Amino acid sequence: MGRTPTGETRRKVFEFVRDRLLAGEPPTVREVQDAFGFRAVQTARQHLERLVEDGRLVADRHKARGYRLSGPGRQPRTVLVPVLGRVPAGALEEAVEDPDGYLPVDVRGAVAGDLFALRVRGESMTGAGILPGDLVIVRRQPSAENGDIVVVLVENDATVKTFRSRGRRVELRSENPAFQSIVLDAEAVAILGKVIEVRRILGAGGTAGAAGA
Amino acid sequence: MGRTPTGETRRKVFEFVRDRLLAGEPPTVREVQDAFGFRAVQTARQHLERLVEDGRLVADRHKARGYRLSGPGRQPRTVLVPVLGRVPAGALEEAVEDPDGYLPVDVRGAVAGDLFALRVRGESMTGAGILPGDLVIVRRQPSAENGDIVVVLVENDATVKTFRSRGRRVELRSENPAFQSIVLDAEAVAILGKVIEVRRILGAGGTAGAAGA
DNA sequence: ATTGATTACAGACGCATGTATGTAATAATC
DNA sequence: GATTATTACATACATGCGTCTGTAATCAAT
Repeated sequence: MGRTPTGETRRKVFEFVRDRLLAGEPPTVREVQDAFGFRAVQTARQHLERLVEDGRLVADRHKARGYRLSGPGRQPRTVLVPVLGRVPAGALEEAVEDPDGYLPVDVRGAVAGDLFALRVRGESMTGAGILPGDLVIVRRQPSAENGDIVVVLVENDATVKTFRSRGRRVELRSENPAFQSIVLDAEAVAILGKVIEVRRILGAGGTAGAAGA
Repeated sequence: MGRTPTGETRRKVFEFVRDRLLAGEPPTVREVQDAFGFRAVQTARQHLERLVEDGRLVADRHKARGYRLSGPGRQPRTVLVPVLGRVPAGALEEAVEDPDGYLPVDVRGAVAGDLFALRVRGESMTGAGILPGDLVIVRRQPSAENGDIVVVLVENDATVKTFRSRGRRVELRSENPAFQSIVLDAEAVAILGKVIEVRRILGAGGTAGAAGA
């Protein structure tokens, strides 16, 4: 019957939908209806449609829970990336099958299946702001460019180093004066991928890292 | 009519569902059906139900797209956290309304609405492995414990410091010998929250940071 | 060969959910 | 006060989607 001041309810509808979307739980039209006590579905729908017209939301037509954020600061495309415990001698595929947990990552154009995460052991990269226990998110690729921080297999163990090409050889540099760099034949270096992100969880009381048991 | 070797198809169904879940797009029963070319919905459903019985999936009964991962390494609860551009004089609420973008974060028990992210300016925390341009994820809270890395308002600007209580006063320490620490009256310190995570995006060619334009 | 478990198919039911049509009441504008 | 846009309601429809019942084909074990 009645009505609320102009634009007021619509703003609240947007905030409701936005919060639900940011929480990863897109609402149905009827959930919006219920949340605001509308007595008709159409009322909720009209607000949603207006928000689409105004460019504040985008609608995936005829799909359940099909409303998404749009415009600046829109939702990044998020995937869950497996945190690998160990990578024994290049058995990446098997390690992905049994992860320690998952990290939500904005894919940023990468192919989702090409991403994985590792926990850093040792202090060899502290100079680059990578501390022991940090998580590195890696995009699988067989080569690298100078200055890239890469994950390589050295003596059957995955290690994080800075990559630098030296003619026919490559230098795997530790970003810590106390550690030695390694120089190897280009063919002898097995690059697993490039580090595209570094994370450190400072959970209260050492809630160290990824989810899962 | 026919059938495939025992367990083979079920494994593939699990991998399909798992990949869809990790991509944040839980499939419907019929999408599973189509993906495998089953000519009956029930075939897909039987596989899904068996995966639930085996404890590999959990089902949110009678809900559309209701299958989730279970067991060790299950899906973390992910929310999108706003990246704040500036925080002028404690106007946190307004800053959240117009973010620079969003970061996917595992809430890990925190309240989703209490989280936000900031980009670090300056080198005052390099000793703690926090470099300029890094993103810090902050849980809003008005107090802190010794050793916590916090975000505080100092002279109308949000800054990252290490918190330490000194009787009636608090020390806001810079983790860099080149910077001075600040000592203030406890009442004069406006704590915005505690840093619970640090991130550094090493995007190829300086794709610096959060999504959105 | 018989039995039982597994895999696949066929068709249908019921609720959830996006959408459409039409109407009434209120606020804003002139 | 008359007009118009906005807000809200009532009802209905079509499709999406999880679920149910029943049947057939294939494989493994006895």
